[in-house]
Amino acid sequence: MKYGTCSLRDVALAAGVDPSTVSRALRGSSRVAAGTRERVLAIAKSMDYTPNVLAQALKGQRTRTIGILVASLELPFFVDLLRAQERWLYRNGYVTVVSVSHGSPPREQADILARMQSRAVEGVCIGFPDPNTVDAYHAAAAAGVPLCAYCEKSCLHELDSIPMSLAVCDLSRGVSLLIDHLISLSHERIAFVGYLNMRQEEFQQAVQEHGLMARPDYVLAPGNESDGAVAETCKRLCRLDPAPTAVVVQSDEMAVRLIKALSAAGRDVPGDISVVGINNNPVGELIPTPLTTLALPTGDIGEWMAEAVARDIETSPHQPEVRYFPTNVIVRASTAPALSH
Amino acid sequence: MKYGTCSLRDVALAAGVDPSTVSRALRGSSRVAAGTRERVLAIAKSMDYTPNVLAQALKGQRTRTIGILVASLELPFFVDLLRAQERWLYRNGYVTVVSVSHGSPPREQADILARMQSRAVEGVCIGFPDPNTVDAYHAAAAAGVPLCAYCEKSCLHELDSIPMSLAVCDLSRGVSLLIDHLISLSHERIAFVGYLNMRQEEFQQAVQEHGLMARPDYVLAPGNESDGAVAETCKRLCRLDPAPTAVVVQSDEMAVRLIKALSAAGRDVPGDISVVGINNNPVGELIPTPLTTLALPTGDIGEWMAEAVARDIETSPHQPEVRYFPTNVIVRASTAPALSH
DNA sequence: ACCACGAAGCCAAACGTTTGTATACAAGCT
DNA sequence: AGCTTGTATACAAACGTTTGGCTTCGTGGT
Repeated sequence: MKYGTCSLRDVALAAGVDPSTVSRALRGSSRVAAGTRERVLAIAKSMDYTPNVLAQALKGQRTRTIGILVASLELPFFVDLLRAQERWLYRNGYVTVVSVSHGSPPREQADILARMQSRAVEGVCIGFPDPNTVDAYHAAAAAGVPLCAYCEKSCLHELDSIPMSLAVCDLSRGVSLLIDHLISLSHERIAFVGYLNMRQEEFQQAVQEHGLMARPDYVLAPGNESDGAVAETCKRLCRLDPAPTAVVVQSDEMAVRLIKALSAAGRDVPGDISVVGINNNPVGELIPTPLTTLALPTGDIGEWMAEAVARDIETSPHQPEVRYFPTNVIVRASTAPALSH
Repeated sequence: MKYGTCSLRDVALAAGVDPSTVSRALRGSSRVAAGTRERVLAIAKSMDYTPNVLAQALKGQRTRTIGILVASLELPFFVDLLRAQERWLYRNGYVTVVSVSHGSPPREQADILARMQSRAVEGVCIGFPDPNTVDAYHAAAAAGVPLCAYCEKSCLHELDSIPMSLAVCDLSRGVSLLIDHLISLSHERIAFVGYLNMRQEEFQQAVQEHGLMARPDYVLAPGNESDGAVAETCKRLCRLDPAPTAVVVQSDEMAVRLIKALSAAGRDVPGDISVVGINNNPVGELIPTPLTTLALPTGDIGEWMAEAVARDIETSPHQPEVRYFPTNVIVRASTAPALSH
């Protein structure tokens, strides 16, 4: 099983020089005469010699391989992140190793990192770090592999001990922007639908910052993302008194399901109630009443993460950076002024 | 820049034996005494020794690394394929190298394959082979790297000269199934909306097989997938006389846009006209009138492709296989019996 | 004529493995 | 005792690179 087409020695033989001379000629060392270099290069090209990256890596050279560890491929967010990262890496001459951690136990995440390290990745982008895996992150960082993770501001404290670069989005601030938008439409009674504790807290905080009353009964948690659970939550939402005039939903997909359930219950969106989502999932644009949502600059984030890792590789000892990314509200048709009562 | 935590020699030193003995102990050779093996294994574990895959590869061992080359990450189809492949590969101890070819020129595709080969991938799954890159495929195959591609039956002839395994879907047959479904609802005037020549031809063929009249004016091609282009096409569709009672759309996303445009034009789906899509994009389930569509067994395909490559790696000389995968119609709310006139 | 010096290129070691061959030693046979 | 046989291990070469050290040679200065 031969991998490279031909080796340094083959070229050397053909050119009548020593392999080391070929090596130096290829990397442009000054220790080889101009004439020889030309000749060697020509021969190497004609034999289409490709350096064996494995052997180079074994000698401690760069592998130009970096790993991407992403939590899931179900959510467009991660796919977008992956796409942006892969693109940047490819354009900059890297090869990308990908692994999906799913919701796998820490053991598995550590295993993934180990596998990557044994392939000599030079750095790793982590889609959504798992607080249970900090040991593995520490180990990788200690071994000199630069890391860069994306995380939300509310999770930041779990990671600050690890020397890795971070791309962070302040989702509290994002939710706050959504509420700004709703308030500018004179909404005052704003509910929240979602089952991730984290986002519920962000909502409560943002509501209070805006001087609105925080009503516990305005926070509704469906058991999961399924149509059934959302329909049930919709019922509870409709029974609230006084009725909310707007609702923030934890994800676009759930928001779309909620709109469907609301329509089925005879409520008009945005006539009777405004709905906003989070994450700018493409689905929000395709439905009959396009969804107002909070967009994260996913492409920028992915690109920056790849770049940050690459930069860390060059500069050793590496200097982790932290960068905040803004979110912005995309106003579409699912929000309208509150009814004057 | 040290990659592995510690080397075979470090373990050997600690155990007071030769590196070769450690190597044999680890791979379970019978040439090392049971007692020694135990001791060595214990020491190796305590030092958490990880074999250097690069060095192993250099000695011609397996790298357990395989490449995935996918045409795009915008389409859920490819993402699903990638997810299924990565999962299978991870579970079977492989590491996955991913590259997205986008709509890049052949040169770039060849470059991707070369980069992968220089990293000693043992095989490559190709998401959607590009007929312009056959040379690169040939080269890879000749170098002993097993290949496995997905392709539609209508493209098969462009690839049959290349020794690679193939997962193929017969989309003509799929469209035929969609038409079966529509006919069972007494539709007779069926139109097609799409701009990929390939799918237009498949539609025409399927229509004729069913003994329906092939009307050239029933095949409408929007310039692209945008809302504008689809809206324009919708207008043309509405002007047709006699009016079609059903329409097959080349993709789910376009079908969703078309339904939106039809509603805006006052046509009820499925009351006035039935609409079917192709590919079972999740968006089809989320809209108010869930979309009837043609599903490809993407998960099975991805898994089989990964497995096929892995199998080819074990058996040399490798025996490419071709496997057909069935498509099936998922009936949802966007299709209903034709109006009796 | 001699020395110093730089240029050009060869040699050999090293990276971490795997594996064929050689060695050491014990036990069993005649 | 001398031979074979077998077992357990050490030694060394090889995979394809890179790189420091070394040799060879020509040139110019003194």
